[in-house]
Amino acid sequence: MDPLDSSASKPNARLAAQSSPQGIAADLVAVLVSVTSGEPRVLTIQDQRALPSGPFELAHRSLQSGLRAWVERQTRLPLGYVEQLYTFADRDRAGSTGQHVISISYLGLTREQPAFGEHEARWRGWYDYFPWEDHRDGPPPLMEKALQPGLKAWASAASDRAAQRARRQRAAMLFGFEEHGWNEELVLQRYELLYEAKLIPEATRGNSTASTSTRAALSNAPGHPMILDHRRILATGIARLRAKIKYHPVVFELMPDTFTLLQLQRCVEALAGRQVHKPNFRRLIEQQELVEETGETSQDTGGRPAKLFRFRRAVLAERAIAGTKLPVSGA
Amino acid sequence: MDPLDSSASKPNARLAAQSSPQGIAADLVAVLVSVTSGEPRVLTIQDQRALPSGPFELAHRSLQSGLRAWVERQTRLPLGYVEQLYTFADRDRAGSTGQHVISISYLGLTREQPAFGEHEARWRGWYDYFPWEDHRDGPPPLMEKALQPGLKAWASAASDRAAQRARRQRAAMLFGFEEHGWNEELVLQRYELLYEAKLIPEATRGNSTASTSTRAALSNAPGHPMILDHRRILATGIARLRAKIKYHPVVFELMPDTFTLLQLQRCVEALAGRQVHKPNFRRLIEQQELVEETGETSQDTGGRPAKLFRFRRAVLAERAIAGTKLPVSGA
DNA sequence: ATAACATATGCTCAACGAGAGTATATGACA
DNA sequence: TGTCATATACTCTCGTTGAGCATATGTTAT
Repeated sequence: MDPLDSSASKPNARLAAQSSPQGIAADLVAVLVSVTSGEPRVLTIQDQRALPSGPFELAHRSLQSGLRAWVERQTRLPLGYVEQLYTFADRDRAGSTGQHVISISYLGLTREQPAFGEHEARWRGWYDYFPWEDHRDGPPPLMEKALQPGLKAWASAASDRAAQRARRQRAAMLFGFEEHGWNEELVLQRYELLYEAKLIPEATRGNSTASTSTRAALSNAPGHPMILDHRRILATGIARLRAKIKYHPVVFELMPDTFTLLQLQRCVEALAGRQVHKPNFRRLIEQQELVEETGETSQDTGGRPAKLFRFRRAVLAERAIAGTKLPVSGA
Repeated sequence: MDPLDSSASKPNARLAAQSSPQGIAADLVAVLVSVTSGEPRVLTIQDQRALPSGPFELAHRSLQSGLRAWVERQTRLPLGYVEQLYTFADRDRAGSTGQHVISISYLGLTREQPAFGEHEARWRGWYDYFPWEDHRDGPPPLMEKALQPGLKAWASAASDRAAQRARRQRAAMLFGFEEHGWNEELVLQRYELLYEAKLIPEATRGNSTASTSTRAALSNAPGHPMILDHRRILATGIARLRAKIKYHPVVFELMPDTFTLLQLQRCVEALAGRQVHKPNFRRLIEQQELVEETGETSQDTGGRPAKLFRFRRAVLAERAIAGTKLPVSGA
């Protein structure tokens, strides 16, 4: 455990207003998600190696409203849903400057992008960063080819037998190896295990400090990297969203005004990274009265035309918090 | 929606390290919980009107480890479990100084206090702050006597008929009035509704700015007040903990080394604020192998002596994340 | 000593919801 | 006209959950 300097441990610490200002900078980092043609995407900048972020200015009534206004002005996208993710302040985040930076990260959902335009902002599929998280067609080949042997080696490298077993068990549990089922919510824990096992570049320390040997071993590490700890923030956002869609009707913030039930299902599957049982999905959607028919139909791919539905916004008032279930089979 | 100043909306906002330092101060606020003799308690300072807090110093490896070390040094209590709650930065938090303060709040669990000693730190039952949240003996009298009429009046005061219905529905849903069952997790939403209805003093704005008329009406408002938004932070912590105990074995962080199953049940009931069906509780505890017998027994109050149990710490490794259920009947 | 009582511990049952499989309807397309 | 792909509907089984009841084993009062 890190020792604290003396000022932090003096008895009877004072309150907010009396604390000495010390030049801490605060940043907002946004994980903006949309789902286009069945692929979950995230807004990136800097050659797709960073999440959009900006300094926290003082004009905002609150962090949340500030982020919402900032994003909507930047991207011209209406933000349907915004939620705070986590606040980071690792000492290493600041890089070489030594300046201490607090990063407050947010998750935001938006419709299929109309025209984000300008700047270097680009949407990119989030499975480009986490290829092992897409289990819609079963476990991806990457799992057996790269991750499983790598994790086995990591487990065997532990000091004693007990530690080896613990490592093996942890890896099996997180990646669903033996008997253990795949739990799509453990995105962050999997990510952290992978860099603990040095199968992907570490995130909290600056990338530039990696030794040459490590860099060589990681040259073909799975998944696209990001600067600083942005990839970890993205993992946090994915995990939160995958948990959220199960009991809160946020999926609809990602859908167009009207949609077919299959489109809705594909969207959920894209987010969850796993397939969903179609009859059960429809049953839950309809018996909870989450949607209403528009009366029109859509003929997409050939086959019987599907009814078009619209989200019943009334449910947000009826059970604003009470809860709503989506059938993504748990562990 | 709040407008933003120009610097925040310039295209292509830069990243953390390049943002201009602007004298923002960061504070850590802790919600420290323990359960003593069947009552959930929270550590307070300043005549029990504030949560312990202190400035965020730069020596910490991370926010979490910083908070943990700080609390353990201040209170000499070992922290079993620490979790980040939320980060606030409302403009009004700073009070009259105009200084912008970010508050990062944490939830921490500790054993029954051995000796916290010194300073003005004191444990206080959390239902002193939220008397309407204790439903262990059914809905508290306060509900019918004060809250229900107050909320009815608030609903009737809405502009048009639709708004009145919406308000009534929201109140009924949150407080479990007609047909709606009591959902113990909605602590924060209930708190926010109560001050929206002006049944308790507002929290985000400084208390000192309340008008005399408002202050008179609130003079016997239910529940003990706190400074700034500390009561809201406490509500956030209670809500988080009530949700967490259902699927993660954190209750044991609040228990002594050995305990009877009834003691464990009383602890869960104290946190959840509602009773639990005894046979079902035992069934779930034992079939999940969360505990093991010590071999000894305890005779507390007269009656058949109860077996003493101990938490099987091994489960933390076995299903570190996978989950564990406690039977607190949902909505 | 014995009855009354309080708590611990164990068993059973009914209702519900989740997971999974199967069958039918309706359109497009060759 | 037949084949195909998708939409839509129905059924069944199993595990979980909520709730009630029965029994065991002590203490305390008479």
